[in-house]
Amino acid sequence: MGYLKIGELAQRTETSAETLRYYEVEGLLPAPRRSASGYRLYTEPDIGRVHFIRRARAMDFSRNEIGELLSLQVEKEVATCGEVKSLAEHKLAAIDKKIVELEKMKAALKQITEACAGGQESAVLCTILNALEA
Amino acid sequence: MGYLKIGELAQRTETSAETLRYYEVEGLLPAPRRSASGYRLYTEPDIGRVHFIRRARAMDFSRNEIGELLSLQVEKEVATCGEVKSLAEHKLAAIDKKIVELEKMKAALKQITEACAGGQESAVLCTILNALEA
DNA sequence: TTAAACATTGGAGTAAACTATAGGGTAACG
DNA sequence: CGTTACCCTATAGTTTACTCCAATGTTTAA
Repeated sequence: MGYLKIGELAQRTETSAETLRYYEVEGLLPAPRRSASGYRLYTEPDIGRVHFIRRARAMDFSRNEIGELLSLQVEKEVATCGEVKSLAEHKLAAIDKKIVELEKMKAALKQITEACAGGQESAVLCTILNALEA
Repeated sequence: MGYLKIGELAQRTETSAETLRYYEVEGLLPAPRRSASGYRLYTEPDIGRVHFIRRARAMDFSRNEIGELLSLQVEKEVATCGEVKSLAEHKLAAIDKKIVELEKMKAALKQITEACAGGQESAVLCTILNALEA
């Protein structure tokens, strides 16, 4: 009871079985216990972990960054609360930096987009194209 | 006079000759005329075009999107301003979505980090851990 | 003239993050 | 029991955006 086979976990996390096996090889997912016949048996917390990986990936975190974030969980027994907190704060700063970068990109694109009339007229004088070219 | 060899164009656009040849293969740069000995001979407009590609890439446009933008640029006479603008707005929305996701993750991480005592005690009960799973 | 700097092609390598395929064993349903 | 859906491993291919290399030809400056 309570165990999930790889296909079930894939469905619950909207990934594929291949991707989950890939995460295991890459060290993002811990190797789960196996059934007598060798099937992977996942538990509830694995669902959260996969969701976390997917969310972090969707946000452009690198594999290494995700690994670091996940290690907060894994090293529970060894790490002190302070260590964990400092790592989390470091990550927080990284996220902030990423947001700032994206905001910059957004501002630039927004500016040239808003300057564009966007009508049916020919794009000869389109400000977007000019901005990209200049 | 007025022709640029690949190394000169690379310098003027802060890329490498390899990258320029790569752009040509990928269809982002049109094949330039050649000298008698086969050297690529670029013209002034090519500088603008390469800048265009670099800037679009810096803004996270994919190769296909850049190709689309470039073809609109080339077909300026035919394309409408609206077509260009819609492409840019689509990209703007994607960036926005990314920012929102990051803000969400930031808020979550911040919350659990602030709730964490951060002392010398073992992290077994650290609030950060459980939150990462949920 | 000859060496340095630059150019050519073709092809391989890199990194991330999958995705697919081959060739098997296993589980569930009727 | 049989068939279908699912699981296993291992390996190979895909995509993006370069980057590097080898072997060879060309320009240019001392």
